Amino acid sequence: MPAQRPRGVSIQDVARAAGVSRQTVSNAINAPHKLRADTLERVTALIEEMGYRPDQSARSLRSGTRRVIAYTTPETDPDNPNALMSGFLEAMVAAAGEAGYRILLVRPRPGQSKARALEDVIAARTADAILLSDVLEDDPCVDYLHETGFPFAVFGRTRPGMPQAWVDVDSAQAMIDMVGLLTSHGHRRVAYLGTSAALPWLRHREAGFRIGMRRFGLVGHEAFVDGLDEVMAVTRDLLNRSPRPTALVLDDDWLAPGAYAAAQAEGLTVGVDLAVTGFNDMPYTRLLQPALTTVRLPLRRIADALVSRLLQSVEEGTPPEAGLLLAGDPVLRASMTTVA
Amino acid sequence: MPAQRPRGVSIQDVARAAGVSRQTVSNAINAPHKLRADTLERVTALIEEMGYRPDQSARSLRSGTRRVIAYTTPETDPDNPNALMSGFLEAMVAAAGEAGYRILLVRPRPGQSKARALEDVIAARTADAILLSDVLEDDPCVDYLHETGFPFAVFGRTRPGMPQAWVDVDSAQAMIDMVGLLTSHGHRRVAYLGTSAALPWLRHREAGFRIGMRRFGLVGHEAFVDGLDEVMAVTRDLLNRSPRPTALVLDDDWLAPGAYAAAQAEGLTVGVDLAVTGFNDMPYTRLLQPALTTVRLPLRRIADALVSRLLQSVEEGTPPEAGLLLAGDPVLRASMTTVA
DNA sequence: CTGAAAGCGCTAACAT
DNA sequence: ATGTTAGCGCTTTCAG
Repeated sequence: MPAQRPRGVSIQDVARAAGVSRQTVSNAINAPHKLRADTLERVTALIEEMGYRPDQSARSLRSGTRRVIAYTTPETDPDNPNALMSGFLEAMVAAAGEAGYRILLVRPRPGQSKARALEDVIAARTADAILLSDVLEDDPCVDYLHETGFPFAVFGRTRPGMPQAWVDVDSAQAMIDMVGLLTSHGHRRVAYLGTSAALPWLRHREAGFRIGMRRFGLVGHEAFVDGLDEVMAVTRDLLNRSPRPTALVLDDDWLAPGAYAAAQAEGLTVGVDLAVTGFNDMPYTRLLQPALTTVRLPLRRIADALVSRLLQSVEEGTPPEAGLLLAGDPVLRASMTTVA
Repeated sequence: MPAQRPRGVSIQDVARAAGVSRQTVSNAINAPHKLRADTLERVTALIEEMGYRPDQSARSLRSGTRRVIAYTTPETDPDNPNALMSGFLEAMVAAAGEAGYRILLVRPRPGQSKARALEDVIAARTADAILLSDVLEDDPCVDYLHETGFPFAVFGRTRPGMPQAWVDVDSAQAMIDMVGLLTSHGHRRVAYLGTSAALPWLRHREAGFRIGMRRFGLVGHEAFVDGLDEVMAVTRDLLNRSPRPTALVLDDDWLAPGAYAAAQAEGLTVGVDLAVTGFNDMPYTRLLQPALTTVRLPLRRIADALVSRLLQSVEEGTPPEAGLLLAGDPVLRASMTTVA
């Protein structure tokens, strides 16, 4: 039996102390312009002095708004932990916080589907809006949220026919830009090392690479790995194809340490004989020797856009009409080389 | 003016449909044993069918319990992002979820102190308990929470005189074990590369290293870096002291890429001529070539212990009497070497 | 085992 | 500009 925590100071207490009605105290907080300056000052001082804060539950019950965004954290694959999550969450907490919202982490109970967990959140009125990330093309959560009409937004993309309440990185364009960057450093023979998982963002990167190669008239091969164990062998093979590449484009920073080792095994020095580029700008890319040239995701701008879309849905009831594609920034570091 | 979201099905609706009182529906959810089997079944089926979930705000208002743990996310230093956070949070979300609680991320507003943010959480009754991490010796938040008597727990340690509501890794013992592991692999000359920041957990690791060295009768030097730029130079210097070390112990995985490069610059091959060990088992340590031997933190056990302490405080009103030190697990990987 | 009554703390709507 | 009234949806208390 949970011991009932002693309740603190209520709006009634403040009202009595100030000699006004409860409503006036409420107004001092929610609609200060409705009070005379002197009353406002007196009440505000008392609120501060007594440490009064409106009870969140009572307020939510009455007003129907919770000031909470639920985020269904993707299950972390222990073999490829989404280190990105910490940066994205960080940005979301900051962006939501500035708008007066907090992030509630929601995880489906064991055996429960993600959609079912969302149903709980909606039915129990736990949050005002829902944030999704790492969604696949046909994610049932998106369909479900679409049906209910509950405010939501997605970091990623949703397919046509679904609400376009999404924000994503223009991965293809970022890859094109990366190929352009290599071109401007004199590279002509560029290899691509990708991950074979069928994730949409990986396919966007691959498509961007191909477009870039064609546009800039470069030549090269592509190879894909299924697990990190394969990285060494596949990379070495790739480096030995002809024409021998002067640059190696990775579809994810995770491949970098293995690629570096493979280059070394081939007698190449990254940053001197071979350029290597990554994607994501994971924290550790700056630590690698040489530091990795990669694509930084504009996490804070993504978070701001997501929050603004979420709040638009909540406050105006109308979901955004189109998705938003934000540019990734190539970050030039020592793993880049210049070819004469 | 936030559009008021249409309210869903209430307990009243279910009660009417089932031909029972609201109380009976409430009992079906909160105290099923109080109902006759057939009534329970009928009501439960209706609850499921109508998609009824108790309104969280109403329930919280009435019962005084929120089923939420507030976690004040430490500000992430962009120069040394706490990649650990994602793993810890992951564990906390899972552990809390199994106990029926969710994690609410609370960040102080700009210009607001952390203690003040906690005051808001407590006064507004936003959460049942508060979780802190990355606390320093004299963190004012701990003093504040101590004063208020609000249930809280700390990942880290609090000083004597404060409630011992903490769980931490026994960093010193883990370092002793690591030195033991090196000893059992034949190492006698071991160097230590640490970070000079005055963080308690770093000092515990350092102390453990010294104890281990003395206990196992090893010899070696220590050196400290202030920023990641210094890693290369300081490590090279350390590797050149006499007696020349056969193993290098790092106080954090972050130092590993730089240390590897320094070793290579000295003509040493990690995993062959030189053993290197880290601390934390960050995700990328498995990717390094060779994979890093390091100390894995028992994040899930830490999270379980924190949740159980938190809930004890909430439900029984009595904070834990002593802190809990959990062993870290040395993880043997290819960066270890055997000395004849 | 089930039902009726009361009220948690707050704010919207209306009255003054 | 301030006060009054009513009720959000639920669970606790007490009666049957």
